[in-house]
Amino acid sequence: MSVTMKDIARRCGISVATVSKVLNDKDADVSEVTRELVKRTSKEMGYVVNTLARSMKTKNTKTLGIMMPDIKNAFYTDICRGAEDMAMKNGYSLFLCNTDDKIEKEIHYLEKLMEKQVDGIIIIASMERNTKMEEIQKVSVPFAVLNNNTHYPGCSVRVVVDNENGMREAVNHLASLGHRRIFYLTGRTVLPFHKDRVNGYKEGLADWSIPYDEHLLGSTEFSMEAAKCFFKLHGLPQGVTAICTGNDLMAQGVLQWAHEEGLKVPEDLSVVGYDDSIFSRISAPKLTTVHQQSYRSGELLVEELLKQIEGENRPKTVYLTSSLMARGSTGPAPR
Amino acid sequence: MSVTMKDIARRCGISVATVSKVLNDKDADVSEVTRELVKRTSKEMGYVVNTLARSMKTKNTKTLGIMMPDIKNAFYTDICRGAEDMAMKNGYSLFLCNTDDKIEKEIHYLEKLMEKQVDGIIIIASMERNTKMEEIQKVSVPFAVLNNNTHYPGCSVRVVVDNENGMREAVNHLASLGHRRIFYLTGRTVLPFHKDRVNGYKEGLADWSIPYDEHLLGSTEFSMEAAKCFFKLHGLPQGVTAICTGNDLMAQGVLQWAHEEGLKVPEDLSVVGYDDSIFSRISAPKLTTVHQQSYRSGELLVEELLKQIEGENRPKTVYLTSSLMARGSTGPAPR
DNA sequence: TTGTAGGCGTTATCAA
DNA sequence: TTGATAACGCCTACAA
Repeated sequence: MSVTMKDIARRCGISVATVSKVLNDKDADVSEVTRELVKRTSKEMGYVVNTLARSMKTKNTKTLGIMMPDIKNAFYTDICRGAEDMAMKNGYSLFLCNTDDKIEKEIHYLEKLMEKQVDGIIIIASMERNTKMEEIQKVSVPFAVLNNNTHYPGCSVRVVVDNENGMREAVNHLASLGHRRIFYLTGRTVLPFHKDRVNGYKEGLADWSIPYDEHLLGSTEFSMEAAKCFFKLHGLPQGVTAICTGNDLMAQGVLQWAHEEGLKVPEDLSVVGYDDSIFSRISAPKLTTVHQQSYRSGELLVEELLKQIEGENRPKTVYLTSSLMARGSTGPAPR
Repeated sequence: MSVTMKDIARRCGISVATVSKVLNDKDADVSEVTRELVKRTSKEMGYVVNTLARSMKTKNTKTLGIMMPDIKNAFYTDICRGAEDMAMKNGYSLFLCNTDDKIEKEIHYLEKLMEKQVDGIIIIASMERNTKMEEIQKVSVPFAVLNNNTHYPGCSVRVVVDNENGMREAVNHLASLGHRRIFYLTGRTVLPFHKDRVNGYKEGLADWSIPYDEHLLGSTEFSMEAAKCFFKLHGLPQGVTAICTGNDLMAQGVLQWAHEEGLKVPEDLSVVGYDDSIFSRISAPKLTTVHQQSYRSGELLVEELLKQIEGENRPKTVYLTSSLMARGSTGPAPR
């Protein structure tokens, strides 16, 4: 089997205690010669620490869990990468969990993570928690949540992306280009951030004294096909010169629809995406979109969670601004 | 602190051994009443097993590590999702590691994973291992490798994607449409699969008795901008009517370049991507591309790795076919 | 049917 | 400067 401290101790003719001290750099009181002996021997024998045993004593595992609906969604991929980088930078490892937006999977993973004695958990749930989520009570370690301010009682870190202002900026950008009839096609309206965005939309209009018209609001799925289909079915209301969408993929769908309709972007129609994901840089023209700092929010979730783990105990909420990335898909309103 | 078996035992007035038996369903010899008592009490007290302690005894952790260059690359994202699903289905958890193609990070994670006592490791390295990778010797658990048949001595599972045939099919498809001058723009040529694809390219040509012309081979980075830039700089060799690319992103770049040049796809130029990633479905027209079963390879890596962990000990290589997905970006050669 | 006891590999306290 | 020893929480012969 593998080499243990006991093996090293035996080989060196000393005690395990001393070996442990040296190998953990708590060797202030160990003589120079034993220290070197131990170090050399452990290297020779190919010693690898068994963190399970260590964790039994120290009560921490240097391990976090991250739960999200689906790593394949570019938005979550970014977050995940940010989280992993920050975790790794601090000597932590990450368990990856895809919940597919299913409450049962979420609960299952929560249990697994607790059993594995993770030091903390990052929860990214997109769907609105209508279930009371009592299971969260069982979570006895700090956990951080992105963008969800209703459910998850007891959470110690919230990272909140400013959806309201992001959307507002998008509308302001369009209005400043002369657009007055701005359509907003969103994805599922049950998502927690939906009302924030609608509020932002309204505020943006108000900033330019444009009256709000509920007929310029639409909703469908968060996909390219769905967005394309939406306008194929419903057409574009009279006078609309710009469309805001729920994410970049939907915007791509709108671009395709416009193309098929013979509408030129941005000359005839301006289109705005959301997320500033890689999908916004793939079309010609590239998408004007709202940057959400997804990578940064992953970093931040871990950063703040680690603070909690390492002693801080007042729950904390951190806000992240969104900002408009103006690119080729928006231009002056046609007259 | 948290509830342990000892707590349950004390509360029930019985021994830990009995509690353990019940909680692990090895309760053939436990009386009905104690069994129920234990189950009820453990539920009441909110008992959660401590897998660290369990693993100390059982010598397994039901945990795997997965290492890849970058989860943000859509190809790896798919693999990762496949791996996670299969792991979860079998009761295993997954540590996620992004190596950024850096040998130092790869080694670092390898060490970390060993310290965490994972039961197995999945290694997805895109870069050619020129370093001898001696550290792999230290890995004392089974590990599975994707698409790398030179380095990594001692690996117990290889999943090999048939790059040669994938590329061959792409060329055959184009040739059958009448194309005779087919350009192949690849990404970094140091990657292990590069020569397979070039071979496939040549075979495809040979299938149609088209002479091989080395001037129709080009290479740049695996990105959209790079591909676009390549043709901007070098133009298209005389008579070329079709372009194969190293991945879908590059194909998107070619599409954009063609658009700027006023070339219509597929009327004037046919374009083929690689990977069948989401990027192939985002443009109009959608990309003809080579499907690589990335999700499936993730599943397979885990599936086979688990077999090794659970006893099988003959190293194994599994092959995965690639197949052409004909979509809108290819059409009859212009005359 | 139930319980005792030893051990998994570390860490940490305290005595030598 | 070093070491003996007792945990940590669980599993499992084997004994009662």
